[in-house]
Amino acid sequence: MRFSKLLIPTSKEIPNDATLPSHIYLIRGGFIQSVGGSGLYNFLPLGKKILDKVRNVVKEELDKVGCQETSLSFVTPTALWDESGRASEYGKELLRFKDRKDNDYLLSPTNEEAMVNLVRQTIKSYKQLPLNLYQINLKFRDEIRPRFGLMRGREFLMKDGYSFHASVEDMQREFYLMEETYKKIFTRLGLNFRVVQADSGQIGGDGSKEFMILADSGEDDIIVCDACDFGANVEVAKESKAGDPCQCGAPLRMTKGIEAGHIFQLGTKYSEALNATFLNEGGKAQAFEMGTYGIGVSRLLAGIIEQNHDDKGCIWTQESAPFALQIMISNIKDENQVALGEKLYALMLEKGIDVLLDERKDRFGAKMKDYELIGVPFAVVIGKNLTDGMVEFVTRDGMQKESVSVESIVDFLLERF
RNA sequence: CGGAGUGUAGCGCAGUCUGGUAGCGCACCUGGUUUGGGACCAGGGGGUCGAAGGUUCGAGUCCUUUCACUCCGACCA
Repeated sequence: MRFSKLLIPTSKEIPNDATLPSHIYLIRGGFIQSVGGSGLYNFLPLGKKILDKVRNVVKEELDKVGCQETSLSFVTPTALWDESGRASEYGKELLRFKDRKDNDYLLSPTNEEAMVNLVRQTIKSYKQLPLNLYQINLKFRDEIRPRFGLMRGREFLMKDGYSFHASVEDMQREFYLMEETYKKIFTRLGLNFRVVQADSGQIGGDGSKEFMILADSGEDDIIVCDACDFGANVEVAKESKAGDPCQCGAPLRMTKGIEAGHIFQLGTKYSEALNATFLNEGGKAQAFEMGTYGIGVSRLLAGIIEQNHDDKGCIWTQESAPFALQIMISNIKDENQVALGEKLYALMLEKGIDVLLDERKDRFGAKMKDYELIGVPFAVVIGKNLTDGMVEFVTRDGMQKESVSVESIVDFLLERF
């Protein structure tokens, strides 16, 4: 992609309502844009691209372990929620409206009812179980107080998954499989996170674990061990405090976490309420044992930046980066710089590397500031030193600069990408 | 929903107290110069001052009503 053709409105101005780095940099970097309504954002091309990359990581790992992607209707008949009783329980967070025939609908904030409805219409026998269905699409929650940009919007991209089983044991097996799968997803995205025991909240059910991205700006207090992967929600681990020894012996530490994933052992709460049954081996109707598993995909973007930024801008992790490499031509009036930049750009494209070529008319400083703000992991800077036969290879994390000769730059890049 | 604020150009803000031709910075357009850390000069475009009503010769400014948004608290991926 050529920078000059890309819609990426970067800005020096800090939005007046932004306090978190992720909020500031996602807007300043032209990834997202405020709609004007509270907690509503447009995704511009670069933001959408990152969203899709993160989405794909989630999808790939889920599909690997047998989950199947679906897409339930965003608009849900309120009648389904009357069956579960949540239409009256859920409160004002639930956005309700009527169609032209005066029927009641809602914008789904989560889809237990809708998915149970799908399964009860489809699954009749224990032979068709287990089944794990998910979707990655928009959710709407009319939050009391939206804030922090993508961290707590009203409209957001969420992966919600639901599994159906003939026995509690099988549901628990799936629950642990999902825990392991979520760990792989968070690890691939380059996140420092902890899995903590949690309350089950509105959804209900017994066992429940939260995936917390460690960041000072998090809204949840958690207690963690830096020596092992222990972590617990403070509300749950009331007896523990900072300095206490962990089960591994190292001292515990208090910190903040961003909840980006949550998995539940649901049991039969929804299947019973919606009368969703299958015939078991004995030929008797039995309610599905269920698990439910969520990941805040758009919140992950914010979480990645909360954990990976400096005072200049974003530092995207490898799997989340909008481009693998950026090539910068410092001065487009220098024919040699342009020639080398175009050559490297064409070569990288040919190799299938997702590369951004900054060939704008601007001066070096402006382009560098934009590079730092946008946060592509690596850059090749073609500039003044080209007269000495040298270019620079920049690593965004730490802004280390390495001089590389023009003769060896191609091999240097091919080795790395 | 309680408490505190803010609505003026795409963004960030001044002007409101004390009524008198709507301003600044960034961004944008034209021309020229410039090109290693967000350039400079000259010219230019862009506003029913959140909305409605009122007071007044005259309202961004005063009064009334209303809407939206932000921040602090209780909820959540």
